Amino acid sequence: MDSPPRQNLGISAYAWLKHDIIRGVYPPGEKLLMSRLKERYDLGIGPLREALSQLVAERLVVAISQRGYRVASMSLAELNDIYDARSQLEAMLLKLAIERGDDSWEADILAKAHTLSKVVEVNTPDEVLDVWDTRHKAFHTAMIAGCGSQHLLQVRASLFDQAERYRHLWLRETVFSEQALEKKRLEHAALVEVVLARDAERATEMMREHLLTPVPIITDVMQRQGLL
Amino acid sequence: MDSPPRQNLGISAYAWLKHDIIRGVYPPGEKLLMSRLKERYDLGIGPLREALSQLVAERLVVAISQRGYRVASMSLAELNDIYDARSQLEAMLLKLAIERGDDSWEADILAKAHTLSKVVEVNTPDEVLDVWDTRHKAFHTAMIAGCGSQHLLQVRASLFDQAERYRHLWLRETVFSEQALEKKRLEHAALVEVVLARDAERATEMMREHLLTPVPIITDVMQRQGLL
DNA sequence: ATCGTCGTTAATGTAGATGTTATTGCATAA
DNA sequence: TTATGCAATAACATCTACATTAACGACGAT
Repeated sequence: MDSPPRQNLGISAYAWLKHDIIRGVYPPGEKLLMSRLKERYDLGIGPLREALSQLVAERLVVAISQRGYRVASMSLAELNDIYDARSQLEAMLLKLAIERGDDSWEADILAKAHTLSKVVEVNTPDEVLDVWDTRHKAFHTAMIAGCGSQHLLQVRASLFDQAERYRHLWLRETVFSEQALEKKRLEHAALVEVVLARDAERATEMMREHLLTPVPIITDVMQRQGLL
Repeated sequence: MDSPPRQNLGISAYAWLKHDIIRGVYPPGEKLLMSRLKERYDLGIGPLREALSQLVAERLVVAISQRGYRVASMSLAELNDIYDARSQLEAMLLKLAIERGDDSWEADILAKAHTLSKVVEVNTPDEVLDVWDTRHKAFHTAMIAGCGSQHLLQVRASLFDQAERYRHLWLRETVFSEQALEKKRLEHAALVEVVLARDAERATEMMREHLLTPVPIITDVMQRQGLL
């Protein structure tokens, strides 16, 4: 048996750091001490710098010459800008998907919508959160996958990553509230309906609204937690 | 007098590599030998790996574990996908700019359009190319700057960078042909007119078409040069 | 021809040297 | 006493040189 073809440490450092930044292990604006990271991940400085460079390109980390790296800050202004950008972009992708999507695209939407609606209590609450989030992402991705452009999907993914820290605040408020979940279920069902009916006009409008609903909730959480 | 606040070598390595890749100094798919890069830029391996990691995140370079880095390949399929993505995205940004833009946005469009139309023979043909390209970019950026979203602009810039190698092939065909330049002048003037008239419908349609005009030309160049 | 072995080349990782920034303590002035 | 400047020191980021390990290529055997 082959041992898994060993990938270089920079790549795994990247994955770990990104994971931890998104989950809020390091608060926004925190300095990322090389010595600390070295210890925490048991890696050398070289691979860490590689990983951090990639995260700089993705705007999750900022580098200041001769003064190391910091976690990118968060703000209400950025929250609003990211969600505005995301809702506009996603609406456009949906319009394209409705124009260009084929039968298997439609089928996949139904499949993913079904899977999402069937999330039941698994084990720990945290596991519910993970499962619901994974399926929720898969559902939304399926909706716009029909747009047919790798590069548009890639650009969307990049915005998504930047939104991830904000999204995570919203998730904890939503997944643990049966009422909020039910509301989402209805919105999703309504979206599926108009999308399959290929009503681009209404679908894009609904998508924009759907994507903006977390903003007030996240604003609230941020103010409560004083993450400003 | 302060010496310029010394920035770390990784950052300048990044700038040089990006510049050279976009200009075609390294052909698509070429292996980027550390030893060669080290010699060419007179830098150590550490900073180079940092720079390459960033370029991987920007998709100009691909990394293969244990086998180093290569320049991202180019293909007709990618050409079409990138230009499709760009034209759709730019059209959307233009629509937003028309909805949201203020007076200074309008003024800036006129200013940049004027500057662009006044490119005269400067010195070498290569200098004409640089000047025209710079002003052309500034003009298009001014048009969509009114959209008001930093993140949408950033996402656009990222697609732009990925298109840059293809665009460069087109530039050389266009800038040195008085006929082609004149055609662009007319298209730009027409765009300015409908944008200032805030006719979103026609403006987005014209922008999409305008952005796709290079595709057949680039296709042609790529086939002639056998860059496939 | 195909497979395996060995030597070469190159990528990767680490440790230590170097230079830069931040901090601390102390002296001096308001 | 409180504030301000300065110097010494500590902490840190950054870079390079070397050690390690994996991929590549040539050559020979089956």
